[in-house]
Amino acid sequence: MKREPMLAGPIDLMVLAVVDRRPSHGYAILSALRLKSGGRLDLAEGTIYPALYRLEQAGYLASDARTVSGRSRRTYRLTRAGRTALRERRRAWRDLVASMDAIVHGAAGDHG
Amino acid sequence: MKREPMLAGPIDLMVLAVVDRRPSHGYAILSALRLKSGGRLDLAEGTIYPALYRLEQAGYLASDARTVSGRSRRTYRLTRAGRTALRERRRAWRDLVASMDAIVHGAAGDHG
DNA sequence: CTTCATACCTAGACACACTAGGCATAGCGG
DNA sequence: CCGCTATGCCTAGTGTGTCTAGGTATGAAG
Repeated sequence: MKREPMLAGPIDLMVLAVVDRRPSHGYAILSALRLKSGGRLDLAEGTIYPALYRLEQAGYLASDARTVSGRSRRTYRLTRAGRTALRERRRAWRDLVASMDAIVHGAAGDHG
Repeated sequence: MKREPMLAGPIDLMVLAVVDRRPSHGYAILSALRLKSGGRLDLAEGTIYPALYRLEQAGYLASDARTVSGRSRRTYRLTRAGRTALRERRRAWRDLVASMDAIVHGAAGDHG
């Protein structure tokens, strides 16, 4: 029996979501995550760049390298497959949250 | 800089929550998870038992073995430290959900 | 006898996030 | 000049947790 992984990389989902909103480079994704989470999501470069390579390898992202103000910058955008993956992972995340809420926060009065 | 892990084992949290509600043995925890999630959380024994040992090793659970109807049964209950850990993990989960919601579902009209 | 439900157990594989570094340019202040 | 900060990128290795793929056993029903 083949099980769906319980949580398929929270960071993948977040990266896809950020890039979906606007094509972005690695450093900008880190900034966006830190900003939007009120500082809670404070990822290291060692986390984000392998995630970006992985997602590009998987065909979910495509990238273009440029030099901006003397610095190389690699901007990623979502592919068609990436949009599909994003939708799927959003669904999986919502499912997991719903399942965990039922268990972790539970309905009061549930004496099964 | 020491980062808090993004998600400290969803299964640990679920197990603690189930056992908090009622002291339980492994098989019963699996059943409860499957039931309360509408079949979505269908864990294998290979997942639950190491998790139970780990949590007991960490001092969050304590157990008693009995024989019921010819079958050995090990019932786990939450320790005081386990209650503290449960509270902490609930908080961490809520934080992660909030952070991810801000990013993955985003506020409509957020064009920042 | 076989199958299913109820119980438990374990080793190894795999994936991913984190740690701990490293490289570089540009600008500012001392 | 140097040191620090901000902006960009990169990589190897470690640790952890979940999944896979098995295994054990008893009792009941067909």
